[in-house]
Amino acid sequence: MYMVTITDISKKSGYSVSTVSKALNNYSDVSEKVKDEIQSLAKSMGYYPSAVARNLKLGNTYNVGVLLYDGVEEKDKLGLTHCFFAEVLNSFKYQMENHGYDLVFVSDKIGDLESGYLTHCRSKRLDGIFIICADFNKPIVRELLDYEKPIIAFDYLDPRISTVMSDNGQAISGMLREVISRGYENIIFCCDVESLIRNERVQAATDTCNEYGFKNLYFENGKYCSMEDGYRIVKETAAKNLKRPCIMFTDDYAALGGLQAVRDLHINVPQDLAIVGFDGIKVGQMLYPKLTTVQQDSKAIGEAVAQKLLKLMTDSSEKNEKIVIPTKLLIGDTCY
Amino acid sequence: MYMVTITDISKKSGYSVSTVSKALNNYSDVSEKVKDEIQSLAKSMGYYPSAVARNLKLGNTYNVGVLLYDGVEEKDKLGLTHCFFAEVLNSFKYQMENHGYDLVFVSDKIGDLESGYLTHCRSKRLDGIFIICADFNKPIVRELLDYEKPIIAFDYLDPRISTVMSDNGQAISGMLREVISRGYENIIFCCDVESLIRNERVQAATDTCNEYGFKNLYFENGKYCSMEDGYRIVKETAAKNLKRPCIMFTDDYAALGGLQAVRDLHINVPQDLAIVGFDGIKVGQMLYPKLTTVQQDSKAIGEAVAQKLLKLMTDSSEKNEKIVIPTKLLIGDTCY
DNA sequence: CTGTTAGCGCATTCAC
DNA sequence: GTGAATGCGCTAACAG
Repeated sequence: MYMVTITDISKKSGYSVSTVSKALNNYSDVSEKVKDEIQSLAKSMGYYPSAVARNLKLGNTYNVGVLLYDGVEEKDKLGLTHCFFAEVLNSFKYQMENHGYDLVFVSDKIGDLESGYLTHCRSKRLDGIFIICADFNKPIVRELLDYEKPIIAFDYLDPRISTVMSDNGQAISGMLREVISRGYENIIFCCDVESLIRNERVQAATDTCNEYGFKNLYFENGKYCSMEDGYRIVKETAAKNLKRPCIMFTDDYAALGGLQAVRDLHINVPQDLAIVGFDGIKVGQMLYPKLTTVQQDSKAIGEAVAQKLLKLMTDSSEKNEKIVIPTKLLIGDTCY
Repeated sequence: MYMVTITDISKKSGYSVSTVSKALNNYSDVSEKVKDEIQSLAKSMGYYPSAVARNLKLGNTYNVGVLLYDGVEEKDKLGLTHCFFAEVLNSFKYQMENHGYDLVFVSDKIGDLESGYLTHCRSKRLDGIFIICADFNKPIVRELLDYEKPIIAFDYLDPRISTVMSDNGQAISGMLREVISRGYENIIFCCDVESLIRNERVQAATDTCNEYGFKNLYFENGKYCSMEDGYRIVKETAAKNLKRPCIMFTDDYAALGGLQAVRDLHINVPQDLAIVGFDGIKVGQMLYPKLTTVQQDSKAIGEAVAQKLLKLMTDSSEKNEKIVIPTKLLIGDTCY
């Protein structure tokens, strides 16, 4: 399991280590002849430059960290196993790899013992970080924002970092307009309890209703991505016997939970009760009835994050900013 | 963005670099007093050990590679955005991080130019590799198996590596027994065209049918995870007007595609045609009708992979082996 | 118990 | 054009 180094090549070729290094890196001040000789020798010896050594010398690792809420409990649908985040990550991964960066999951452990995300990133000298989803109520997550290198987050704002998010205001008000104009008379808007973007969404909903003079807007609280809460809210709402009700969830998983309640109650969607989701995950469009929802553009989000992070990492004069990505309404069978 | 080093601590404390190193690593041959002094100084100065430098010295990076089929096309459901693989990865990630290892995605690019997975792993000096899903028909994937350090794959066998897989034989024959005993008279078994485990599954199906003296077993070819092929096969099968037919797919996505065809054809499941999947992804259990399928234990698979890989990385006498994980039948609404 | 020395693999001055 | 020397930050022999 021995790895050949430039020293080996130096010995075998007779040239000095520095000449070998230059030849391998295609420096102009080494003759073509020697360059060819050394390069083919390196190849034949099975030489692979050590990224580790190179990084130590040059200061950057070409590794970027990815932070995902890492729930392992069955009930946690967030993180890797959430289709939407997986799509964003996939898009981001593709872009970063095309620019020579590797993705590393940021963990809060180092060598068997707890240490925190920040310490971990510093130790591993990550060149930048993408926070896809995390619980910012936890100190361990918030302290990470002090990292000396570029950070970009999805759906979270902080002066120290850059942000990419969907145009939540436009999305909510667009969908709400749609719902109101189709004659639904009671709208229940479910918001995730502890999210930063909650306010943005609530505001958009309120504003849009005011604009239309629509009075019957109610708010419900539910945990983000909780099928259980979706189920509960549909059951509770159905029991109230409202006239032409429509429940708007802020994520598709909750909406799917709601659809289960609908089946259990044997009521008709959207006649007796309409349901709207948020995210546009593939599953929602595969099942029957097809979910009416707001589609976030996971591909564009991943690309925007990659592009901005690359700029931040390579150009220190680049400023942090908030980037907003447009959304699309998907009118399915659960509300039309 | 300056990072404090042990040299800085050495200067400020007056102790030598090596004493500082020892104190920081809790060596026994340094006095408690000095240890405390240096450790608290390090903390106050904001010192974080450089994993890069440490790795250069010690030879291992505590980074393990993860290879996933990296499709970015919309039609690619494999890789990260495939629920099942995401679950396996999540379980694996949790275990590895608890043992101080970080997960890195293995890409085929290095510094902006193509280079191949093997070169990449060698350059980055990854301590081990987990191949979750990959196209082994590609030379670039097969050459990776020559890597000098431990490799473990899901669902792929090779003498150079270790393997974790579900008990496909048991799963297929178990499900087939179930289907036959429930009185289905014509069974269409769909196999993925180019998978190594195809043979194992076909063999199990054939054997089980022979055992029961069941004659009407037909084989169909479809691409793995192709909803389109699932759709097509259901349409074609329905047109044949077989008596009490049951289609067994080897993955849930194909089965979901089949269910769409069923809806479009307005036929009844499972009365007119029964459908069975494979994988047990959450989606299949969320929608209506609930998919009858074989559940692969993603959590156990991730754990088994982690455990074995850890052994291989830490104990050079550890041998490669094939580890088989039991499966579970989920009897849903699409075949009972 | 502490310090000196050397070296992991590489890139980059600066001489020649 | 080429090579000798230095250092990135750290650990581990070995001496004292």
